[in-house]
Amino acid sequence: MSAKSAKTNSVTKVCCGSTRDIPLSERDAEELAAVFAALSDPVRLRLLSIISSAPDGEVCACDLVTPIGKSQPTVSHHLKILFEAGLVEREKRGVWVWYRSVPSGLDSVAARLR
Amino acid sequence: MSAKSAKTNSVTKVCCGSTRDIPLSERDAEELAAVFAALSDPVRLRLLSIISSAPDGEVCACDLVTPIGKSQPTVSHHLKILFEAGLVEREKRGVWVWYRSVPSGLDSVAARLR
DNA sequence: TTAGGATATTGACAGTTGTCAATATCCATT
DNA sequence: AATGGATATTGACAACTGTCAATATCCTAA
Repeated sequence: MSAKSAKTNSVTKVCCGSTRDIPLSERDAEELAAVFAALSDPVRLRLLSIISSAPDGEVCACDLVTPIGKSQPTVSHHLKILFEAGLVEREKRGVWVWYRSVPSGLDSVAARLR
Repeated sequence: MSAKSAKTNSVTKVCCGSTRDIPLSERDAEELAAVFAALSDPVRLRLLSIISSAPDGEVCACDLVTPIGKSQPTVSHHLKILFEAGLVEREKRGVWVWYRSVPSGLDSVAARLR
């Protein structure tokens, strides 16, 4: 450890010793990473794209299984992950479950990407 | 399958049978998912935050190991993943390797979030 | 109340991922 | 050329993840 000003947080360009606080805290990093993890699967991204582009703003879960081409439990599993990440919300109406995207979910992520 | 207009892509709200093209192609979904996967680890997010906020726009790899609190091979591994995802670029100068963030990398991701 | 269908959960399994110790590679200085 | 330090790679292991079959739960209609 060297090359650190005693007064400020400025550093001089000498390897290796410049230390400074990490802008992103460990807790914030874990929260952000969790959202990105929810977005890191192609099936989930395609589900999100279907839900986000729905003309009525919502899609019935029953209309997601066939186009995605995965089993019903698998689709249900992915929808749960999107839901728990705050990226979609769901409403049960009778037998069916309708999914809507949560714009603020993606917005807050996009904002944190600067 | 039912309730699909013969002429356009519009659908009527009847379960379960509305089919429409998935906006996000399988290939695009896989590409996007790969970038999100690179962002889905707290250590990598913190590395990115350090690199992105560097006053000189670049950070020596030697200054990343200690603050992150992981072993040198682990940090090297994470930097490689960020590099291969197009999120950082690197330049070897002598013994040291300097990392810079690639703004267009994050920008393109943020853009695709709408 | 019973039957049937839509959705969620469980259990199992293969593939992936984060981590570190050990080792290899690369470069400047001596 | 030899040494020492910075970075990358390898190998191993535990933990996590995506997938499906089987099953459970929940709701409506008859």
